[in-house]
Amino acid sequence: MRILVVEDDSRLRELLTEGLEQEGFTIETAADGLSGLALARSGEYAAIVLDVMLPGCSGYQLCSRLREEGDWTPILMLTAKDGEYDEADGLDVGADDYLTKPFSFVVLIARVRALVRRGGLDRPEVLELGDLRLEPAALACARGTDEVTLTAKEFAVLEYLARRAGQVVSKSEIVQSVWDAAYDGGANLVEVYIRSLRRKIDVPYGRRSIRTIRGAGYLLARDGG
Amino acid sequence: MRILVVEDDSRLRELLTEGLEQEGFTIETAADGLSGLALARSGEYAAIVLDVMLPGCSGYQLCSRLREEGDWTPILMLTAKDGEYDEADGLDVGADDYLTKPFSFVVLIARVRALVRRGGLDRPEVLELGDLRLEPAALACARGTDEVTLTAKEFAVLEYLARRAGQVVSKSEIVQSVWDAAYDGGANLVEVYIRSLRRKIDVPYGRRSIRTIRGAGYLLARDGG
DNA sequence: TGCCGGTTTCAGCGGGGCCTCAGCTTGCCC
DNA sequence: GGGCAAGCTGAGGCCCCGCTGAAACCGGCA
Repeated sequence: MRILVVEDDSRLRELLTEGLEQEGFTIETAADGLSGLALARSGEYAAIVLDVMLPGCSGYQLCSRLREEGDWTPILMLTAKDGEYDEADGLDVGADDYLTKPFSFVVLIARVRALVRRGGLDRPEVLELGDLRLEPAALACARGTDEVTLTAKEFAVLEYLARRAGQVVSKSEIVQSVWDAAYDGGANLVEVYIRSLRRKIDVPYGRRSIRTIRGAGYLLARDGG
Repeated sequence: MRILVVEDDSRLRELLTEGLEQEGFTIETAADGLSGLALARSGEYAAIVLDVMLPGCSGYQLCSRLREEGDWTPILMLTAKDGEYDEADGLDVGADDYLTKPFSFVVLIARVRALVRRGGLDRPEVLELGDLRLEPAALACARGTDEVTLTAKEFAVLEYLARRAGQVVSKSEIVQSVWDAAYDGGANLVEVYIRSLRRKIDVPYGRRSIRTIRGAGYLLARDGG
């Protein structure tokens, strides 16, 4: 049972390490966001305890990055603020649970145990970008209240764009992720699918949610257009 | 999706009811522990939101009692104290999650949703999707008031679809779950059974509850069509 | 042994969607 | 403004996926 602790405060870090080790877990630690991300990527952990405030790369960023990459290791977020939306933000970003500092150690242990037991639960099953909704499990897509029917490939392309909404995604990235690795048919295919998608989710609604960045790729607006 | 709210503070109770109803849940409430326990025993709920401090019978007692009786309905505990042992106690006693007052509504909704999602997988004795009823123990199936007789394999396929209603299920998943892992006869078998099922539960009723998602698999409508 | 219901296999077919291609438009750089 | 490359577009063919009816297989039972 390996657990990754990402925490910049060295005192707290050692406290966590010690306590969790006493519970029988094996602990690895990182003191900043980037090395935390690197460790999380390289290793298999039963859970990750993650501070929100981190040098290099915030806990939010780290978490959402992992989720984008398809890593659903259970994450327990530690947040110093107690504003009410922070917590929801944490959950939105793909954390499975959160704890507000200062927290009790007993509670932390209980939460970690619970997370490990259920083994990572919450892959968010709907992606929402403004009024654009994607439900990967059902291959369902909706703009506002209208159901939009997409084919399997169309959906795959759109989902990939959605998971990286707000970022420019190159055609070759799309090809590699949606088609067989050994596909060489050329980038036109992507253009064709983009067109088909625009016809279904943009044109009828007067939107321009999929922008093309010449020479770079495509970008799906974070707010769905 | 019925949810039971057990809370003695009438203001909070109404607040919870209202909010959860807006999320599409059907709510029933109890103001004290004993009537809460009675309701929980009598009804089928997707989840229970349970205050710890209750007249008559504390939330802890209610929870552990239910668990003893073999009722594993997901429970979200609300605790007013922030003493450090309360929360851990709640988890130990068999609650699935807890929340410390005062809590944010956004968070509560997220938690309840997560609980409901998970809880559905457990082992409901009867599966109901709209007017489609499945009783795994009896291998019985009904559409509305009509009994529909299914063979063992037909039932197994339908049950698997039903447990994952609203999601796309691939043929190979169905094969792996219904037939021996070492079966290789090809996916056509599934098609044959799907056809047979459609003939029995859809065609006579003019429904289309089992949709085929070309290139992905099949999807049983969450509302039974 | 022969019937019977359930299960599995098989082959034909019809269509949907995946992919290609060629021509056109747009944006960028000299 | 001219020229070039990147991207857009419409149409079309082909292939594979899923559908279907029928027949073979298989075990239980009279």
